[in-house]
Formats: sequence, C-alpha cells, structure tokens
Amino acid sequence: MATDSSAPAAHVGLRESKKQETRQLISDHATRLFIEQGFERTTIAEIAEVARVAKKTVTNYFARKEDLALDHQDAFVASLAAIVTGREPGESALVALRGAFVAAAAEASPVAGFAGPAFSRMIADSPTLTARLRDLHDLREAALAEALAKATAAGEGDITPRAAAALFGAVHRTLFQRIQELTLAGEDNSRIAEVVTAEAAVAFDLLEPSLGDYATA
Amino acid sequence: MATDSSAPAAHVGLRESKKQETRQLISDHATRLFIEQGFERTTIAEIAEVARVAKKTVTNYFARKEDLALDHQDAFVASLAAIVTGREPGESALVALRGAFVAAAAEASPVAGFAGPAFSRMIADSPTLTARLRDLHDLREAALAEALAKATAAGEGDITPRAAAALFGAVHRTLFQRIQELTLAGEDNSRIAEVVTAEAAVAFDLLEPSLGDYATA
DNA sequence: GAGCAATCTTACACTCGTAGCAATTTTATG
DNA sequence: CATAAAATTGCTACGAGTGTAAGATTGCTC
Repeated sequence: MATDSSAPAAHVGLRESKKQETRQLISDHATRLFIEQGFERTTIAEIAEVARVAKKTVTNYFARKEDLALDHQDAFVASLAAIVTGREPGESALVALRGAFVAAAAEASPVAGFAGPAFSRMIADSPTLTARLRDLHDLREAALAEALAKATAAGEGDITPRAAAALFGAVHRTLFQRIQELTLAGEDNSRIAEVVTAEAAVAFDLLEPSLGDYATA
Repeated sequence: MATDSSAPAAHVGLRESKKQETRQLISDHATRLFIEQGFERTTIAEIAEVARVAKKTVTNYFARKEDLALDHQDAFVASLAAIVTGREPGESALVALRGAFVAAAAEASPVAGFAGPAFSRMIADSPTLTARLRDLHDLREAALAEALAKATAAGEGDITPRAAAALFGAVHRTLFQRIQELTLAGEDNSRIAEVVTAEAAVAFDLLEPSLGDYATA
C-alpha cells in the first residue's frame, strides 16, 4: 500500500499504469470468485479466464495463490512495529500497543481482524489461507521484536525483546482471532468492538504487571 | 502414539506388523534422503523408488509430504496440555511449565526443539517444513488453552485461558526457536541447554508477576 | 517518426503433490 | 480350501507453480 511519494507529479508512465490496472483487474476477479465459490474451489486458470489474461500472467503478478486473496500484507506485518516506533515520549510499549488496538477496534480496522462475514468465511474455510495468516502473524511478531530491540537498546544475545514481542504478538493474535470468530458468528462490527475491547482489557491487564514499564520511550 | 491397550497380549497380527514395517521403511528412507539432499529437492517418487514400493503406497501412509519428515506430532501437540493436566497439587501452571521446560532442556528432548544439526538444517532450509512446524505450535497452544480452561473451570466466554495459553505458548515457541538457532550455530547440546535454561529463567520471570498464581492446582 | 531496446504478455511444456479408481496381491477366518 | 477383508499397485487426472522462447507493447533516441 505504501506508494512512492518521492515522485510527486512525475511521469506515471503508460506501462506502469497499465501494469497497475492489470494487477487490479486480476485481483478483483480473484477476490470475487474466492468469495463466491471459496478459495480452494477456485483455480488460477479460472481466474485467468474471467480476467481474460494468460494463466502465466496471473502467476507472474502473484507468486502464490494466497497473495490473490490477502491484500495489504506489508502494512499488516509492519503494524505493531510501527506502533512501538511511533509511540509518544514517556509511553511504554504496552500502553501504545493497547491504545492502538482499542483504536483499531473502534474503527473496525482490517489490520485488527475486521474483514466482513464473507471474507472471514473465505479465510476460515481455507486451510491454505489460514496457514498464510499464521505466517503473517509470525512475520509481524518478528518485526515487533526488532523494533523492541532497537527501542530498548538490547544486546544481541538478549532474548527479552523477542520474548516480549512474542507476548504482545500473542495477545494481538488472540484478539484478531476473536474478531474473526465473532464476525463468523454474525455479530456486527460495533458489537464486536464492544466485546473485544473488554477482552483486550483483560488480556493487557494480564500483561501489565510483567511488561507495564517495558520499553518506555 | 496411543496404541490400543485393550488387546494386551493378543494377536499382533502379521498384517498389522507388516504395515508397521512398511511404514517405518518408507519413513527411514525418506528421512535419509531429506537430510542428504534437502526436503524440497527430494520427490515422493524418489522415496518410493528407494523404498521399493509404489508411489501411491507412500501417499497412502503419509497424507502430506511433511508427515514423512516430522514424527511424533501428536506427542508434541499434546505436550504442554499434558504438563498442566498432570501438574502436582498446589503447583501453578507456570511452575509446572517452567519446570518441564528446564527438564526437557537438560535431557535434550526433541519436544523442546533438540533435533541435531542435520535435521535442524533440513527444517530451516524448507519453507514447507517451517510452516508445518508453526502449525504444530499453534495446535499445541490450542490444546493448552483447553487444558487451562478445564483446570480453571473458566466459563465459555472467558478469554483468560486462551490468552494465558497464548503467552505460555509464545515463551515455549521462542525457546524452541532458540534451540534450533543454537543447533544451527554448531553449539553442542549441553551448551545449548545451559544457554536456553538461562533464557528460560528470563522469560518465565517476565511472566511471573502476571501468571505466577494462575491455574494453581 | 522510425527504429531499436526494454519489458510485458502469452503459449507451451514440464515437474510435483495429491486424489480417485479398479485390478491385483496378500492376509485372515470359517 | 474357499471366501471375505484389506493392503498394494498402476493408471489417470487435476491443480499449483516454473522455465522458456516467441510475440506484442511501450519507451527512448537519433
């Protein structure tokens, strides 16, 4: 999602803009088919057909089939690390992460796990997508560990940042999964936000005595 | 791993024993080839060839290729839950899990992550196996959550057991990965045990103020 | 604006994992 | 020994993913 803002009004280029269009075209058709008939039951050949491009073009743009369904992967992976890096002076990592989650829940952010019933159903029904989501949670945790190591100036051999990242990551992942569950249960977003905000309070309170002061800016 | 003990000294059966042999034969050849040439570069057809069975027989015994490499999956998944379920009266979940990890490290248990350099290299070099290992960590956490829910008689809607399981699971997973890293770095098992025992102390101490009394039997 | 170079798209062929099915062989039992 | 049950096998097929080379499109330069 992070577009290059270093070239303000520069040459967009016909080739480049066509590439974007083609990519979007494929992605749109893919998402539609995935939601209509499920991820596993939709083939890449079928996507290529409705998008009227070669099958190879699809796999050129999207290395893995999962990439056709899951968007904004980079933003998701970087989210927790960014929250810690951008926290207010005097604010601890826990307070920043807690506040960010509550805010994300309030605005039903996809990064927190809000995806709508159809999309959530698609993910839940597909082992492949579920596994990929785990991957992303793991990458997110690794990025957070690095951010915490930098923020606390921890030594190379210190596992504290990794352990802390694992704990924070575990809480965020659990809450993410809860949002998915509640979405599949048919709750609407405001109700979900209400529930998970309360659950977030429980989970973060649990960590408070352990990590309340960790990585205070 | 749980064999049927309802037939004590009964007919082992030629058919049954041959099945075990065939399964072991395939598994042995597979493991050897995986370590020699890597997981991804070894095909199922090749394994079938050296084991002198049909390719279909291999896939009959092992539903996924990963199952040919990763053994004792059930034991791994059940390990943390079993520790909590079998803890001493008066012992908290944290104390039990902490003690079990230290003991596992001392005896270089595969369940904790000790696998030898060649095997660890095989896993690290294969995205497929790494992903599968994540799967198993996740299943293990889910089993632990259930054990904790039962142990604390938590209500259906209470996320505390899940959050706690996520935290304990995060610590065990982090230490597991550390053991893998140290193995790949060429350290011997006693040295690894020394290092991770110290790191376990840090990690579990971190959780102590939060979960020190949680799920005390 | 013509031509050349870079790059995107496409068709084709191929490997590999995985699944279904029917035939054949092997084991168990009456 | 005959018959049922189960394991093994060969065959076929599908889908994801990759390599390659030809064809089409865009960008750039003279």
